[in-house]
Order: sequence, then C-alpha cells, then structure tokens
Amino acid sequence: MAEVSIDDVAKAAGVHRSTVSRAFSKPDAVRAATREHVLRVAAELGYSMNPLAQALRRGSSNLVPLIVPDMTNPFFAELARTTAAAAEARGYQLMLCITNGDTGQTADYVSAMHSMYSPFGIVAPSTRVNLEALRRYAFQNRVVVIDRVEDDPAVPTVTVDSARGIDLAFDHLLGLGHANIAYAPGIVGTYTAQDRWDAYHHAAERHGIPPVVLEAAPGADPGPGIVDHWMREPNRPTAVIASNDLIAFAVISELGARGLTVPADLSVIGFDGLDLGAQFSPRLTSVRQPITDLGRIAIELGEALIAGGPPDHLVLEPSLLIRSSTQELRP
Amino acid sequence: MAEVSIDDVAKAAGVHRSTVSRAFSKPDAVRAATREHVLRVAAELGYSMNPLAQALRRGSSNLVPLIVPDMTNPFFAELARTTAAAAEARGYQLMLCITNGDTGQTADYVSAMHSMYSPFGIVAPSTRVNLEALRRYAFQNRVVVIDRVEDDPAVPTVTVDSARGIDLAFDHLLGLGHANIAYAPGIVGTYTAQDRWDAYHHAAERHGIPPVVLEAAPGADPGPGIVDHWMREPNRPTAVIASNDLIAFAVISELGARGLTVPADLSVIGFDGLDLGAQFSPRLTSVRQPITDLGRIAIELGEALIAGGPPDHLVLEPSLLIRSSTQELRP
DNA sequence: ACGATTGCTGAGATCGATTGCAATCGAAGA
DNA sequence: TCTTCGATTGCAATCGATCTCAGCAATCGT
Repeated sequence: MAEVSIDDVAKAAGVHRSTVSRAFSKPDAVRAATREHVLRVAAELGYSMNPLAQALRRGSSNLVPLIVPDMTNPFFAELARTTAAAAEARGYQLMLCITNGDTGQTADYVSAMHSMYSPFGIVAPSTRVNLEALRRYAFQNRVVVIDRVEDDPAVPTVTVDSARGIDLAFDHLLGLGHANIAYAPGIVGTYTAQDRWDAYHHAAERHGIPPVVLEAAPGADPGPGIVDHWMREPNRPTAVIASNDLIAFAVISELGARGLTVPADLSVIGFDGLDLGAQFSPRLTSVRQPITDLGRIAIELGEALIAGGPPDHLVLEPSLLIRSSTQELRP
Repeated sequence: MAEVSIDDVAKAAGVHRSTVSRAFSKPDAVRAATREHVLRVAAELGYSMNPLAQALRRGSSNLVPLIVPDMTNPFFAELARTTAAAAEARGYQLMLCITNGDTGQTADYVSAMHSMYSPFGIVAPSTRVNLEALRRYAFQNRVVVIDRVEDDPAVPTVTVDSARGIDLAFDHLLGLGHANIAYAPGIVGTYTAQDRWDAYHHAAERHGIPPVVLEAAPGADPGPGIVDHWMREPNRPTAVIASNDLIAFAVISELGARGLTVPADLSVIGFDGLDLGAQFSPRLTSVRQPITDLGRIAIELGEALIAGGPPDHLVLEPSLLIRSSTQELRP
C-alpha cells in the first residue's frame, strides 16, 4: 500500500540500490542470477519504478505531449487516437493537451514539456498566431508540427497536400458534370486553411470556373451563413467543397432544415475523411487525409529529431472517399 | 537556453535556494522586498519551477489524469473539454489518457498516476470489465468515477439519471402520438448502458407498450443491423430511442441510405445531447446530459476526496433537447 | 534594560532514482 | 605463483526542488 521505493527492493533483495536500478534499466550490466533474483523480489513487493525520479535524474522522460486546439473537432480526436497508438508502440506515453485555441496555453504547454524532460512534442496548431509562441521554444525544445511553421525550416513538419486534395475534389465533381463549384471555408488562420483556399482558386481558374466563396460570419454557427450566401448567389452553384468535414456537416444540416436535400439539390464534398462521415446522413463524400500516417509520422519525425537528423518536411497524399453526398448533375 | 535551476536563481539573486523556493511557493514567509527581488531575477533568467522535482519532493503534483476509453466518441471529447476547463480553473493540469477499452491499459494508467503523485484521477469507463482493475488500485489511490463502480461505495461517482432521461424521451414521443417505441442499444457492458436498457423496459411496461429492442451484431457497424432488425419487425415501431447519439446517427444514416427519411418514416431520439447533433441532418433530438456539470463535479469530487470527506455519489438530471429528428405521428 | 517573541533567512537532509568511479573476485596469462 | 583483466557490485554524488531546524536580528512586554 505504501509506495515501495528502490531502496526497499534493495534491502529485501540484499543488494545495493544501484544493482536494482541496473537490473531494470541495463540488464546486461548485472549477473543473470542476481538480476532474476532482484526482479523477482521487486515483483513480490509490487515495485515499479518512479518515472518522475527517473526523469529527473536522467534528464529525459518518455512523455510526449500532443498539443491540439480542440477535441470537439473529430479530426483531432482521430488524430489523437492514432498518434497515441503510434506513440505507445514505440514506448512513449502520449499526453494530450487541449489549448482551446489559446495562444498562451500553447506556450505554457510547450514550456511545461520542457521541464518534463520530454524528448519532443507534437503540436497541431489551429491558428497561425500561436505559432509565434511556439517558435520561441522551438529552438531549445524539440517540436514536431502537424501543419506548418512560418518559414522556419528547423522545425520538422508533416502535412497533407491540400492542393492535391482540392484537385481530387474538383476532378470528382467535374466528372459528375458539375461546372459551378463553390467553396465553403471554415476556420481561417492556419496554413492548411490558407492552402485549401488558394488551391480552390487555382483549380477554379484552371478549369475556367468562376470562383464562389461561401463565407459565413466568424464566430457564429457556420451553416446558416454559408447556406444564406449560397442561396443569394445569382448563378447558384450545384456543388460545394467544404474546407473540412465539420463544415460539410453544418451545410448539409442547414440545407435539410430548409427542406433541401443533399445530394439532390446540392452536391457536398468534405475534407478530412472522418469515420464519422460514414454515419452521417447522407454518408459524406470527402477528401480523405491519411490521419493514421499523420500520427505515426509525427512520432517518427520526433525520433529522428532526437537522433540528431536534419528536420524533415513531409507532405502526404490525400485520397478520395466517395460516399453519398455527391451525385451526377441532372439538368 | 540551458535549463535554469533554482540554484542559478539563488546565486544570481544572492540568496539561498530555500529563499527562492519560498518566494514562489509561500510568498508570505519571505520579506516583500526580498521576494520581489527574487521574482525579478527569476523572470530575467527565464526561470520556471520544475514540476517534476517539485512533485518528487512534495509527494504531490497537480497532474490529474482523465482516463477515457475512446476519443472518437464525441461524448468523451466534450467531456474532456469541459473537464479540462474545470481542472484548469482549479489549478490542475488535466492529462488525457486513452485506453481504447483495454483493461490492462486502464490499470497501467491508474498505477502510473500513482507514481506521478497525482492528487486524484478521473475514470470514465466504457466496459464493466476494466473496473475490476480499477478497484485493485482504488483503495490506495484516489479515484473518481464517471458512471459507477460495482458495489463499492468508497469510490465517489457522478452519473446522470438514465431512468429519468428515458422517461423524458418516452414522454416526448408519447406526446407526439407514438405508441410503438423501440430501443436501439449500442455498446453494452457499462452501468449506464445497463441502466438505460432497464429504464426502457420499465417505461415501456408502465405505458403498456410492448418492448422492442433493436439489437445489432456486436463489433460491426451498428446502423445496418439495427435497421434490418427494425424492418423485420411485424409491427414496425414508429419511433426509436437510441442509447446514445452515435447510435442515433448511425441509424439515421442507414435509413437514409435505404431511401427512408427521418423523422417522416421514423422518429429517432438520441441520448447525450452532443453539440454535434445540431450539425446533423436532420438536427438530432436528444436527451441532453449535463456534460459540463459532469466534468466540473468530477473535479470537485476529487477535491473533496483529498480533503478527506466522505465519498459522494451524485446523480445529475438530464433534460430534453428537442430538435428535428422526431415528429408527430401522422397515421 | 533584559529575556521572550516574532520575522526572516541559511544549512542541510531528503524525495527516488542514475551513474562514474572504486573495490572485489575469480580466472587466465606469464 | 604473481600479475592482469574483465565482469560485477558497492559507494556516493547528483538531478531540482521542499521543509524542518537553527541562527540572528528587530521588536515587545514589563
């Protein structure tokens, strides 16, 4: 019941603490017989090493913080899950930190991670603002970013190719006969959001389609704003690309509330490819981000970082997840 | 850049480390002038206390683990958010642990929390199984449970009144003219799931309604199984109560895939009252759990626990969130 | 004016582990 | 048989903080 320390085990096993320590952390440095004896005694006493003390002495721990802005967005939830799995598989203990988009909190977490002797940390930023705070620490801590950091090649990053994703969406919609394709941005401020926005304009231009951006008032529920905007369009688009799945959900929901149906009245394609989209009504067609790879690679980049390798900047390929929220245009 | 320790600050300020320590942790015990001087020097050096060392020496930290089975379920995501907020407001640092329903992991986390000197931990269990592992630790650690623990009154708990929630759903549906109300269970094994199941049967019996439970094969995607079951019913129910919002989503989605619409062909009511339900199509009517209170109260129970008070067992009241997935029965 | 009290600060042990260095021991090599 | 070497193990310093105890000054009561 009381905490059993390394000295208790040492005493019970009749050896010195250092032997116990070695039996656990460097098994080769101790005679096999001794080691087994120590381990057995330790097991009997229900001993397990205190990670805090260990981290303090060693100057390194296995706690890897994953800093995300908002767990309510299922994208981050899925990211957290896969990253946690990847982390655990490599012996790290993932610790999830939610910032609620608060710049100060992100800085706090990164600095806390510093004093926790984390080998490295992973940040999935929401707004560009908080990256500034991050950079102050990036040089002294080891940080991996999902998304990107402003012009700072020293920070390893992993991203999904937004332009390619938007192209995929365009090709799909074009193939379905749509020629009037709008874009519904959601949150703004991140690099990814900006990329998707830009990619939409480029793609529209390339295909000779007049770009229509369905903006909603910031802060408010985005659905109504976007749909209002859409209905006001003189030449009403027949398809819309949402900047992420949540926005797509909101649009479809609002459309339904007004008696319109998807995809009959409007084809909607999301961006994320969440599992949750398969439970939506209609099942959401979406550009799928390889979230599992994102998590795994973030961990790998972290390991590369502590190994002293050069910072990588990986770009992953999205793919298309065709479900039921898009359909062929029928005039 | 290098880690600045308490001794560095002490030297720079020309005082002993104990004075620096006191300046931070018990401001009254040090002269105002000295304290300010120390604090200023510390700020200049960019010093911040090392929580590990502090926890090690003090034998207590402010790290509160929140152990959840699955972040992919938005219920837990919302719970995590509100609990994190409540924790932070009280000076705790919430650390999220995802078990993926793995019994062993839950035990690991609880034991890790032990050696992290956490004041207490919060567990939101998914299956009843892992509660056994929990109990082995509960007596030596301080654990608060959201949901309940088998016959163990020593563990404080906070729950939502499932029976009341089901009643609310029944009353709503009955008021809409429905007389044939089915139940769609989801995950099983938790106390809450069992409660809702029982409550459904009681309510059905009380209202003279033949109970219809729409079970799906475990493991698989629940939507198709539930809908299949529903269609096979000789006397097809006109309304269904889902055991949680995710199940409701799945049912509605599957219905949509088969060309049926909600609420025209079937009224569906969920259980959770997630914000996400408002983005669903149709907007989901649901029994709302007071998730914010759940998180806050879990923290408060934890504090009561370390204060040495008797373990409480709180039961919160759900409420009805009427949106668009239910409608009056039209014969 | 003198012993007692109060307020503030310094010394040093301590939390639970790791690790470089020294000591020990048996066996191989000369 | 004596030296040397490698494999083990013990010793003690150390990581960065907290906390009890003691010392010392200024203040208080009478």
